[in-house]
Amino acid sequence: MKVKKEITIYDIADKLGVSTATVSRALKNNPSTSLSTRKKINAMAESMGYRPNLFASSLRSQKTHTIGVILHELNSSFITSVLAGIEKIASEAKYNLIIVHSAESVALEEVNARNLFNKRVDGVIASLSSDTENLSHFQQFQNKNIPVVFFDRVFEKSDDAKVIINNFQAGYDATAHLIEQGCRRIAHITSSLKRNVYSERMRGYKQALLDNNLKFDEKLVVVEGLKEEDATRAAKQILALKTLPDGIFITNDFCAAVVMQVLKDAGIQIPRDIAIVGFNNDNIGKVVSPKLTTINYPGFEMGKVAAHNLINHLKGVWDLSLSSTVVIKSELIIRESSLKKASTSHK
Amino acid sequence: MKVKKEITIYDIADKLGVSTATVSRALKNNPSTSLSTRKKINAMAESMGYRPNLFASSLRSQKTHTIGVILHELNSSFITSVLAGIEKIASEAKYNLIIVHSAESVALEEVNARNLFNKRVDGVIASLSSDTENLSHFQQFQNKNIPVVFFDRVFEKSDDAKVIINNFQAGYDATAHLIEQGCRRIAHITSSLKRNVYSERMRGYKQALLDNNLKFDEKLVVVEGLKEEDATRAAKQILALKTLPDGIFITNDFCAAVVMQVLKDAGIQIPRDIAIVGFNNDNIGKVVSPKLTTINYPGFEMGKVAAHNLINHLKGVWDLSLSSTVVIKSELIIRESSLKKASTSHK
DNA sequence: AAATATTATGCAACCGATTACTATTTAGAA
DNA sequence: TTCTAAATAGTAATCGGTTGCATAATATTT
Repeated sequence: MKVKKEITIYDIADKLGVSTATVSRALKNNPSTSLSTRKKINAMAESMGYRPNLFASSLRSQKTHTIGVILHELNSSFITSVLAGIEKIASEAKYNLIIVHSAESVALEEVNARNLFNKRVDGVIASLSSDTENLSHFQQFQNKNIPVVFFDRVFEKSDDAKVIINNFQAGYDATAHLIEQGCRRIAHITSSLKRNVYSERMRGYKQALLDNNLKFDEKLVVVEGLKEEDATRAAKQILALKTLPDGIFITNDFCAAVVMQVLKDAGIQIPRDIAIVGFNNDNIGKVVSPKLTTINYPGFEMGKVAAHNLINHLKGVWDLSLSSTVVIKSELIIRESSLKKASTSHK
Repeated sequence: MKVKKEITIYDIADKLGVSTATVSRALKNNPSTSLSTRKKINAMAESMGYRPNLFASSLRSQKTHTIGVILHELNSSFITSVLAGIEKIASEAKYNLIIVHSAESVALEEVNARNLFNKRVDGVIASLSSDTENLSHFQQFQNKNIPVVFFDRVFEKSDDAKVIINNFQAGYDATAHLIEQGCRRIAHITSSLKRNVYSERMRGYKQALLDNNLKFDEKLVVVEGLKEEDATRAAKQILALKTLPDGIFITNDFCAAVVMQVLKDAGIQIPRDIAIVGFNNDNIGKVVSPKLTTINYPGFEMGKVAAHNLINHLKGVWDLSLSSTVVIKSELIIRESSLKKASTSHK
C-alpha cells in the first residue's frame, strides 16, 4: 500500500514559481499579497490536496488556536449543555477544543491539566472534580499567561475568572419551596462540601430554615457521592432516622431519582409523606414518578459565556481579570415531587 | 507580567556541555546513552522545568501518539463507559486522546473527521451519527494508512475493523422474552434504520415474531429520534392505534423511560397492560417505575477492545485487517417492566 | 521628469526535537 | 602490544510553516 506524499507549501511554491513566503501569506489571506496570486495559490493548494501542517505552524507561531476543556465528569445533561455552549462559540471563532474529563478525581485532573499544558493550549475552561483541594496544578497556566476560566465547580474566594450560578440562592429557593409546601422537617442530601456548589447550596438551605424559624439539625444532612450506590446509601440513612423527614432537598437529580426509588420501595409516598426537590434539571427528572421538582441549571448559557470571555481575552478585546465572576440566572422548576399541598399519592 | 522563557533541549545541553542529540536520546531513555549521563540529563531537565515541545517532536518524527475518538453523542452512560474503556487502554499505552462528538449529525461528523485528520492523529475510533450514509469522509484516513476502528454504530457490510454486539440476537432475545411473558401484539419503537444497530435489532424482532407464529405488522413499528420529544411523539403514536399493543420493545432506555411516562399518564399499567423492554442498560432504567427490563450493552469492554486492537495495530504487533469484526457479548437484564406473568400493577 | 510612497514578493533565519552518519573512546580478543 | 568490536557522543540536516527585513515594481506627487 503506497501512501501519497504530503503536499507542503514548498510543492505549491515550486509549481507556481513563487516563494514559500508568498504561499504562506496567500493561504492566510494576508492582504500584503495581491488578490490575483492569492486566488492562484489557493486554487493550486486546493487542487493539489494541500493540508497545512499544524505542528509546523504551531511550532513557529507559538499559537495553537486550541482551548482545553477540563470537565469533572461528562455524564449529565448539564455538562453536555455546557459543552454545546462552548463548542458553539469556539467553532464560530475558529478555535479547536481538546476535551478531557477527570472522572471526579484530582489525580486525573492534574494529569489532564499537565497534558493540556504540554499540548500548549491557548486557554483553559475548567470545572473542578469533587476532591480537588487547591488550584496548584493550574499555576502552570498562570505562569505562562495562559488564561483559565472556571465554571460550575470553582473556588469562589479565588479571584480567577469564573462563571457560576448563585448556588446559595438556589439552595434557599429549593428549601423555601419545601417549607411553603408545608414541610417542617427537611433533610438535605448533598456531596463533597469542599465544592462551592454544594457548600453554598447548603448555606442557602440553612438560611431558609433559619428565616422560617426551623431548627437546623445536623442529623438531617447526608453527605455522599453522586453515584447510584452512594444515593442508595444516602436514602437508607434517611430511612434509618428515628423520625423521618417530611421533605428532602437533594443536590443532584440523578441522586434524587435513586433516593425516590428507594423510598418508594420502602412504602413511602412522594410527595405526600416526603416531598422532594432535586437539582440540575436533568432529563431524568421528567421520567420518574412523580416528576421531579428541581433547579434549572443553564448549562448552555454558562458554556457560551465561559468560552466567549476566554476567547475575547485571547483576542485582546477584553480582559478577563476585569470582571472575574459572572453569575448566570437559575430558577426553580416545580413539578410533582414537591407538591405536598395538591398531593395525589404516588407509589 | 513577565513570562519565563521556555526551556529547550538546547538549554539543557548548554548547561551540561553535551550535544542536543545526547539530551534528546537521554530523555527518551535511549540505550545508546550511558546510564550516568542519562541520569544527569533527566535530573537537569527536571530541575530546569523542561517540558518537551510536542509540536517540534511531532513535526520531526511524523508521529503524534494521539488517537482521535469520534462519538455520535456523549449523553448516555453507554458512551461514557466506552470512553472509560478506551481511556484505560490508551493511557496505559501512553497514547493521548482527542475526543470529538458529532451530536448525531453527518455534517459535524465530517468536520470532526477532517479536524482529526489535520491534527494528524495516528489512529481513529469512531461510532457513526444517525444520518451518516457513507464512509467517504473516512477515506482520507485509509489513503494515509491511518487505521480506523468503528464500534457500535458501524456499517456491517464494510470490511473495516469494527467492534459490535450481536444486535440481531439482542433484538430477538428482547422480543422473545416479551412473547414468553404472554405478549401477542408487540410494538417496536426504534430509530434511524440507516444504522445497523437499529435495523439489526428490528430484524431480530421480526424473526422472533416469525418463529413464534406472530404476524409482523408494519403499523406497530415506530421510527423516531432519540430525544425526549421524539419519544413522546412515538408514545402518542402508539396510543393512537386502534388496538393497543400488549408489549413494546424500545431500542433505547431513555426513550423507553419517556414512553413509559406517557403511557402511565394515559392510565396504562405497566407491565400489566403493556410490557416494556428497553435497550442499553442505562442508569435511568433503575430509577423509573417499574424498573426497566433492558439489554446490557457492555460499553467498557467495547472501548477496551477497540483501543486495544487499534494500538496493537499501530505498534505493529497485530494487523487490524486480519480480524475485522469483533463481537462482544450482550445479555437481557430482566427487571419489572416486562414481567407480565408475575405482574403486580404499577401506576 | 524626478522624487517619493505604495504594493508585492523574495530571502533567510527561526521554532525545537529527531536521527542518520561519523568520530571518539573503551573494552576485549588475538 | 596491536587490532577489532562495542559503547558513547557529536555533527548537521531535516520536519513545514512564519515573519522581519530587503528589494523590486508600480503608482502618486510635485
